[in-house]
Amino acid sequence: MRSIDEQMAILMQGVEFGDPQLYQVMEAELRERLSEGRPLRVYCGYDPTAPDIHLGHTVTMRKLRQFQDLGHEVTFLIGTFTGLIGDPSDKEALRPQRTSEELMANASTYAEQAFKILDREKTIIRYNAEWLSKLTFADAVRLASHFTVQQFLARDNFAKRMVKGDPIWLHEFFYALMQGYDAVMLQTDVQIGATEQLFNLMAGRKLQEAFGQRPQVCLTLPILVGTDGRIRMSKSASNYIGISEPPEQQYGKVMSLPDEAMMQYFRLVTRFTPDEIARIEADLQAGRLHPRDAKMMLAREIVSIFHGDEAAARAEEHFKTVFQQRELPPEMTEYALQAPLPIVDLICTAGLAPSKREARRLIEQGGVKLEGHTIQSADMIVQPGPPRVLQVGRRRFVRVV
RNA sequence: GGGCGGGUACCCAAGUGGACAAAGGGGGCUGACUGUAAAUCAGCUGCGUAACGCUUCGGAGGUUCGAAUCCUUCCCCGCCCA
Repeated sequence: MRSIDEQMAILMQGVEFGDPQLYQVMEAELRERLSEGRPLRVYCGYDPTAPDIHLGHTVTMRKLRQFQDLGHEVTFLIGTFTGLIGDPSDKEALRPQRTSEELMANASTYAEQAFKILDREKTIIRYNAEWLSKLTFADAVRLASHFTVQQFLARDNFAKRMVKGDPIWLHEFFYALMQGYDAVMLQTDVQIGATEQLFNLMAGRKLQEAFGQRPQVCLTLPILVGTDGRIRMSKSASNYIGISEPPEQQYGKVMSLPDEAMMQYFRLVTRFTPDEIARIEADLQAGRLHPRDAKMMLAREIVSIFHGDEAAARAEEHFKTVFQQRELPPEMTEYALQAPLPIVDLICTAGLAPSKREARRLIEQGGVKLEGHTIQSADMIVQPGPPRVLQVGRRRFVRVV
């Protein structure tokens, strides 16, 4: 095992608390536990509210991986029960509740995806329905008695809703209790979470104390912004990059990040060392490194994490030909044209636009090309014939055969 | 339980009998430009024929030549009171 100083340097990298005092407390507590020379029990929970894991989830997973690599015991907790309620932490509005069936279906793919980051051999997978579903109402009441309503109302997201007059549902309060109870059941030393999770992580400390356990160390990491560069990455905001998405798509999405968001991505989702990242940032500022080239490095690294170096190289080639040189991609899907068909119908049935109306609009805006020639009239009829390339917008292609 | 306010398109939000497929913003899309699917600028953004029509403003009924707008009823949310 590495020295405690070395471990601390790695483990505290990227950790962020709003309050410097809290940072010092947690740092000291972590050091203390590490000095006990035993593998620490570390966990992070993930609610399977969507079937796919995206880059935002990987921020904490990477931290878990670092613990693993240092010989600690990592539990990947899947929130099959907490997901039923929906975590209000990241929301200023109510989350939709999922059914057990949805959650189980999502959960089955979660762990598999997580192993693109985590070490499969060293990861313990647990589901919190295992213990949360067994609690009685009396148990729930007992858990609730450790918290005051004011403590909950002081949370920023609840406070905002109060001010706006938006509803805050009673069941949303239970989320923190449940997550806190997870920590009790897992008897954790350390819990990882996003910064917005702090309240929930602290609830774990509180409940652990109430159950006679030593309160866990909490480590929070910044929230990754989505591809719009403004709000947090999430499925519902459709600004996410899924870790199972095809290489070309991942690469393209990274390239569409606003320049300002680049450095955050370097810091939170890549395998670059802090030194390397500092150098990139300095080069960018000095003008020695072109922002586009930096972003291409980022895109390549991210694709490489999930699909390997070879796929990353291919994705980069694809991007260069299609977007930088405006040439056709090497591969595209084919559409068999049997009989003459109006161009708008062709666009729709080939899946290049959701409706004929939309197809018509695209043509009017000069966004449709057949064999490189912009289509002028929406009334055009396409005849069967030799293979031709139909292009809609910048990035949708079909070979008509 | 009572009083008041509210439910509008993917989201936020204007609209209080015809000029409403419904302002504005966000998001999305297209084009120009570029350093790129960044930034910036412009346009488009319910559906189908292209004359017009159809579906849409919490649900269901109704009044009217005509309803997002008026009436009845039901469902849901907020605030205040209990």
